[in-house]
Amino acid sequence: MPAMTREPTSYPYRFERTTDVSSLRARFGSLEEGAESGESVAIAGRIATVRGQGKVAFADLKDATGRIQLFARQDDLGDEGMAEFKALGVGDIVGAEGEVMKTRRGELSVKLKRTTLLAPCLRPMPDQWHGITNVEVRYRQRYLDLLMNPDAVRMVEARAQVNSTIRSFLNDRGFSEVETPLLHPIAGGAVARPFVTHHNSLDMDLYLRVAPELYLKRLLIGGMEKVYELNRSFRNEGVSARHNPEFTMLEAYEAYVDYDDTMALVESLVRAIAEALLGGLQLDIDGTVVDLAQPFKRMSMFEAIEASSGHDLRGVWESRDRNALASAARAAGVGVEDGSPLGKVLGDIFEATAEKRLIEPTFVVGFPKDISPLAKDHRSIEGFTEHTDLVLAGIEIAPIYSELNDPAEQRARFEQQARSRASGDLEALVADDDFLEALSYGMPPAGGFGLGTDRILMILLGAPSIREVILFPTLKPGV
RNA sequence: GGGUCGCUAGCUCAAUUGGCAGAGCAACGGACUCUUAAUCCGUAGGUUCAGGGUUCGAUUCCCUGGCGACCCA
Repeated sequence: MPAMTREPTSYPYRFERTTDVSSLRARFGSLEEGAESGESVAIAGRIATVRGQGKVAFADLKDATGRIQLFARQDDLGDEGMAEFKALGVGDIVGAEGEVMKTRRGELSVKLKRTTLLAPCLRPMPDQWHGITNVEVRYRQRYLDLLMNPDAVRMVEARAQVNSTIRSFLNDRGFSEVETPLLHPIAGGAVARPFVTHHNSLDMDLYLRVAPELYLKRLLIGGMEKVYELNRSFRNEGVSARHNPEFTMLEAYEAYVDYDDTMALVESLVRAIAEALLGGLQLDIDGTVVDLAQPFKRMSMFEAIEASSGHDLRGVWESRDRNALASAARAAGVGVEDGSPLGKVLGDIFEATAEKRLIEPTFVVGFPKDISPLAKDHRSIEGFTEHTDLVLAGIEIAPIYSELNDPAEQRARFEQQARSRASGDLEALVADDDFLEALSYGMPPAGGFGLGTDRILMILLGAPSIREVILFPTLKPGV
């Protein structure tokens, strides 16, 4: 613990700024060396570096828009003002008033008339030159990461850009942003394990949502035709470079269209996001250039598996030959449990062999019914649904469905999921009778999709881990 | 769940074969009237992640645990 020697008697309540650093640079950047502008300004920020020089001294002040030099002269400040300035240390938050000028060495500066300590930094700041490299410190003390590392700030801004791009894209197309519950009496809408919590006065368990899907569909039943929710959802599963227990995604639903229409919508949205973030559609994925301007590829799950492993599993699938499929799975390094439905085995093979090889944007069209209990039956492939996953950079970023709207079929799917759960699959969907009742009032045909915003940020920013794009990723408490 | 690696001052990192725990930056005190990773002199700062073991002696070797990273399932 460092000595906390400076205990100010009060922390000021506000400081009247007249401008910020980037505005100063824009207005006065062309001042001549040694010239004084004659203009007084008041700025505020954090002291980044200090350079004492006897009866003059320099400091760099950093605000959200940039960094600028403060120039203190004893002749201007007097003994007391100079002493106050020299008492400032790296990390202190100060207000600075003075005249804009440029030093003889050509550094745009504010020649101080007065400084005000607004909030002291009581601890030593990280090394100015090396910053913070320990990722654990960067995640646990993200404020230090933001102060030291421009990439961390870029991440925050990029997420804001993605969110606003999504909102304007969908709002422009007539979608309404809605908010549905995070606390669910039944955790539905995704094949995932939920977090459980408890409501004391109702004396009932509630689940943090794993997806907003079933509530958004209730809105379609209620007559809304285009809705979306930028939502935080929660899945009680392993933590990895691609999984955080809480994560952000978009879900959107549009009545009277099918998944072909929705694929086109998602394709446009992904381009809009890339354009907003990167200013173009060329993407560098670990050295591979991907051009998002090209039409996204479409292939079936069988084609994707065949392309990566050379095995055509169509015949095996059509013959429902469990042993043949299981041996294909073992060949792909996938473990098969006795009770696993064939569709799950096929999906696991796809994930293990093909998914990570799909670098260019690819719609994998058609998912087995067993692992897609909320999508309509496929029009032509037996045992499949109209469920597409958009894969980019080897990562699934967007599931897209022709939404299942037949209550009897939905009930049958829930029953199938219940059998999976009974045989040990804790991720299987729990039947939601309230949702079935809603469906029985009639839901229009609809296309819907999800888009993992954390994952798309990772891909577009080239982040190696999801923790790089989540401000405060879930970690065990430190020691 | 399995494997590998990491954890030393606020930060970035050293410490020879197991032999006095150090440097730079930051902090604190001093010098210096155009510096910009300022410079110079000085001061202070440590449960070496925790606990145990081996040893005359452990940051170092061994065991258990914690946290994190990467890879695999």
